[in-house]
Amino acid sequence: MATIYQVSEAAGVSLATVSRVMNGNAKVSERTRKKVEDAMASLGYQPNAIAQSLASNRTNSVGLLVSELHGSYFGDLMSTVEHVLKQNGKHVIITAGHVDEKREHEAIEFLKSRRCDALILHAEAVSDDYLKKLVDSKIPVVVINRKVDELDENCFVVDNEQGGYLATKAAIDAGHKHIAYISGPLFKKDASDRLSGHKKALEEAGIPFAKTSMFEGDFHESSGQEGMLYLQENYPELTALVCANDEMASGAMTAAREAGFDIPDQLSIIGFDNVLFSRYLYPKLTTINNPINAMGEMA
Amino acid sequence: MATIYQVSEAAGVSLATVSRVMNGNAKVSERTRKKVEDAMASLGYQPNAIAQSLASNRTNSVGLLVSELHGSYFGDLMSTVEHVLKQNGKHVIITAGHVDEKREHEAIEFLKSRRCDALILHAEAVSDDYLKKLVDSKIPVVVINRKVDELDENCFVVDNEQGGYLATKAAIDAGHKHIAYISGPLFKKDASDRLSGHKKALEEAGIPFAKTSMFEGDFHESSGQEGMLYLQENYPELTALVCANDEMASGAMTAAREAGFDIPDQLSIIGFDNVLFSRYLYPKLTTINNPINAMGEMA
DNA sequence: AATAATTTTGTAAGCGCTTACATTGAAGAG
DNA sequence: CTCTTCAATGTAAGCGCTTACAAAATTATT
Repeated sequence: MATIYQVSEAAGVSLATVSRVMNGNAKVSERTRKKVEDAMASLGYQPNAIAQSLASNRTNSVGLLVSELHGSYFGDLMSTVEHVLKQNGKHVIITAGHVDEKREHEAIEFLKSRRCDALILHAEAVSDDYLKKLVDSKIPVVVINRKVDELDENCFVVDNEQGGYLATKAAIDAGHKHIAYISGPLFKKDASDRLSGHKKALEEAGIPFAKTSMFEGDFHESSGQEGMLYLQENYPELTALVCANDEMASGAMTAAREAGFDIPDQLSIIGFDNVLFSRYLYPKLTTINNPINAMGEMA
Repeated sequence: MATIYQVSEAAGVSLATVSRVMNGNAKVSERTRKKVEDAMASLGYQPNAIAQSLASNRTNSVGLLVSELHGSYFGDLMSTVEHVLKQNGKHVIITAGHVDEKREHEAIEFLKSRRCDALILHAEAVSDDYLKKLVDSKIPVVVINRKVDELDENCFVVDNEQGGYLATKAAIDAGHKHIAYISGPLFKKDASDRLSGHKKALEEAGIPFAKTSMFEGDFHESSGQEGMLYLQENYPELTALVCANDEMASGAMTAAREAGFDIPDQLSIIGFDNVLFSRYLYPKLTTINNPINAMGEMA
């Protein structure tokens, strides 16, 4: 693999000049630029990004932490982030935290050790304190989908309460009186915010909130199924079900159908996120859009 | 950010000793190891991966090229590859080629410039020659889902012909006589192989293959819908439909349902890939499993 | 034509590490 | 008590690049 030194030799110029041609910042005369470019071409020269980074203290890379590498939500997020960065001549280094404090921590430390110029974190498990330290350490950090006190400027969140409110409002507006809810794990801020929105909508409509009308799931499909079973048992009068994400809505849909419900005639189901796969569901799931792409772009 | 030099100073040893403690290869006495570790801890030292790579000419990273960052197929692939590499103390750098020759080429060159220790490529657009050159250039390369002559050892493929055969065979075994097919874009090897399998199964069963019984799609959902419309028109007697992937099967399912078909009673649909989202479809899609995880692991 | 101002190029010192080789010192052999 | 041996540590030369700063070449000014 050719190095800058060989190029400089072939072109009959100094190392510095070759570097200048590569980076196109300083001025180089047309003639020498040509010579250097020819030399690079004939040697098949390819800059060593590692060496460049070390010398310049810039990696042109942004670290992205997601919870999982599969799944519609993160797929959309990664795609968007990659696309925007590429347009700007940067690239993304992706790691997965798997919603586990230790692994998330490791993943972030890994990104730091790779000297990413900035970090975009969908961090769910790591502590607020840790994130604050990160921000203090001068490395540019953006946190997605999580609000950390004192870090407002670095956080991009959707108004989950408003979303939960809208979802339930839609059911109310459709005339439903018995609206059940399957929430996400309530230790997560987004899950509890969505639940608050749900309660608020109920209250506004004068519908009392009953503990039995709700089930706490874990955002995965299977807990949607469990939730449906639980609710059938404990809140048989339900005619509408609001779920805190599309995965659980899908699970609930399956369980309901297996139990012989006609959807959407006997039971309306409303989801949250509007992830790609919800297009594949039948009947099409009513869902609250979560502007993942917009967040990705802004981040 | 502390450097190895500061650690060595704090611990009262030389650079080399600190490096040895970090890498744990050469022998270091218990006492000095302890001193160094304490110094590292109190300084919050974190090795600079960039510098390590430059000096050692090893990056501990494997480059992964996928066509897209979203979608079930690649989600599964990325997850698997990441998981296996992480278990081995390596990490993955992911890039997307978007099935475009230029972008795929750029993505691979990018991975090379990052000096990945090895490459795993799901390369669809780039030429055979280019891949051969890559292999010749001494960098370990694995090609997924594509067979390149003279590069057998580097290629991991599924037997697409066999898959197409099995899918159609399933329909035949279920008693169907009028089996339509929606293929992928036939310039892609996997698509044409699956079609060959389809034809072979038909032939074996003594069913003639009619041009009108097939539609060439592009592996995306919308072409499944188009295909369904086309087939209804041109091959109205169909009772079973085999699709070259699950996305198109899903699209066809939607279109069929909209046209008033009862699925699966009036029309059986069979997919290919068994990607995650096919679990969400209703009724559950019959599909040929594509061992993405196994391929990812082996690669 | 001589000097100043400006542009272009070269020199060399790192960036933070790894690693071959040299040095030290303690233990074992005689 | 000296001579080996060998494990533990240190020295220093890079890895391939960037970038101050210095030097040289070019152009403008008088």
